Amino acid sequence: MTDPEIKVGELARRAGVTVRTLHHWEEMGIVRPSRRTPSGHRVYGEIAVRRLLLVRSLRALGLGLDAIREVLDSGNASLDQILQAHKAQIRSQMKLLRDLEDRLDRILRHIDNGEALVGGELLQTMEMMTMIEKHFTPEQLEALAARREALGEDAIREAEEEWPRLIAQVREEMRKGTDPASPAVQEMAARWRELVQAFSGGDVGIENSLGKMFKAEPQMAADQGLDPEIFQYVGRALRAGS
Amino acid sequence: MTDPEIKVGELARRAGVTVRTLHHWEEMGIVRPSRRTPSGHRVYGEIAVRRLLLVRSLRALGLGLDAIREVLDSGNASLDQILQAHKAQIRSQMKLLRDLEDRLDRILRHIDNGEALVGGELLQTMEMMTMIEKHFTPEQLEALAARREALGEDAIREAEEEWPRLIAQVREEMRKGTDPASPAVQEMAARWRELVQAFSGGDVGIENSLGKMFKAEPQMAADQGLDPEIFQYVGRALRAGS
DNA sequence: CTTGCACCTGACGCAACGTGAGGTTTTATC
DNA sequence: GATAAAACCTCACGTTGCGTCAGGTGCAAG
Repeated sequence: MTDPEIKVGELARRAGVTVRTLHHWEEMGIVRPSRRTPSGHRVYGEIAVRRLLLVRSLRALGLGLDAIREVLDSGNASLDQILQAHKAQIRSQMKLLRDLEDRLDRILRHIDNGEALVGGELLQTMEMMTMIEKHFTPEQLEALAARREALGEDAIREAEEEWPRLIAQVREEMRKGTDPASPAVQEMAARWRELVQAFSGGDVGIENSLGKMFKAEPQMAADQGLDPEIFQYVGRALRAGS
Repeated sequence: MTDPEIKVGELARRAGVTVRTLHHWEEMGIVRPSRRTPSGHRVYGEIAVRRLLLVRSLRALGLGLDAIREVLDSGNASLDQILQAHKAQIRSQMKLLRDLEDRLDRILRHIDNGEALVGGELLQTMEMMTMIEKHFTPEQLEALAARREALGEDAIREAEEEWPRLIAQVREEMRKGTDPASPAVQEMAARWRELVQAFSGGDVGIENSLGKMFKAEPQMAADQGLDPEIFQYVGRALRAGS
């Protein structure tokens, strides 16, 4: 029926791959031609063709050439395990992509809101996000994500907008030398604590990490208008209130 | 406060990247040191450091170095567009991965059912899937996927198990030389039509593509126990019945 | 002055081929 | 049987973003 002996071009056309791919797969020991003509041309017999079809199917599943060779060499024995492992890998890749998409969405929302375009605020926001992901454990990030979802978009955005205002107010009082125990500063400190808790959800570990992060990244803290002095000032106000 | 002049090692440590990465980024024109010492050591000033932080954030979003350079060179003007494009790309990648996972799941289900392990049936199933994805248009594949979902797992599996039996029966009648118009063969032909319609959903385009596929891939048709003769035989039976 | 560390510039390796370059063999046509 | 077009061959570099030597220099401390 079908000619059992074909050459690369023909095989490539039938199998929907390129000649170069067949060369490469031979080089990798995946699919070898049954024989060569005296002049060196590759000739594929039926066994090779069937092997090629299988390889193509496995490739279509996204397996790497190493995994495919393992399947072929083990006589399909390990197929199940390899496919399972491959699936796990695909799932983790998808998770990575989902996380990326989430981050992108957050940034894009900031841009759409327009606020971030003025000055370099956008960069600061992005640095902030990056730092957060660097200084918090995966579990804490999970908790933060859950918390953000629980609070809702609007509450988050409001808080993000309120922070600079609050910081400016506190800085002003600090500049005037107002007593941290004074009613005005006490009110600000209370609001400060509320905002921090809104972020942390009351998780002490998260609040600790937050503090450590600002200490470890003075550059970023400065971007937010925060320096060691203002931390001390607010710290005194909070202790005075308790 | 922070020393505004630092060397590669220090910067790499602070930014959480390797020295090699900084070398590479300089080579790509992404982040250049502010100056060099007379002996050639890289020295980074505050501007370079800030630029590096931005680059790191963009990298954390999954952008390629080319895209990052574009953002930097355009003074953040094109940031929004590039991020949008990047998001689109991520989404398409996720779609690819989802499709892969679906295919893997189908194969793994076959393996778990145990049937496919005997003989080379599994390979045939995989070839079948591959061929289907090769010979049908994306819209048709969409329609097929929707159809499979509508029918449910069990119905699909039953049909896949019934096909070999039906083919064997028809082949037996053909071997005995039974008239295609005989009641027994007519019943088989009717069932044949039912199974085809269950697959195609009555879509004429899909049935056409199916026929073309079997003609274009005689190897695969043979694997299923189908050859031109049996197609002719069933064809005569179907015409005799109408 | 020497130890040791940080720094320098190449240059190869990786996954799976794409894309020529430059040369031979087969096939089709006259 | 000659010639030209296809098809085939073997290198070998390019792709992405660095990791990882290899071999050599600069610099601060004892």
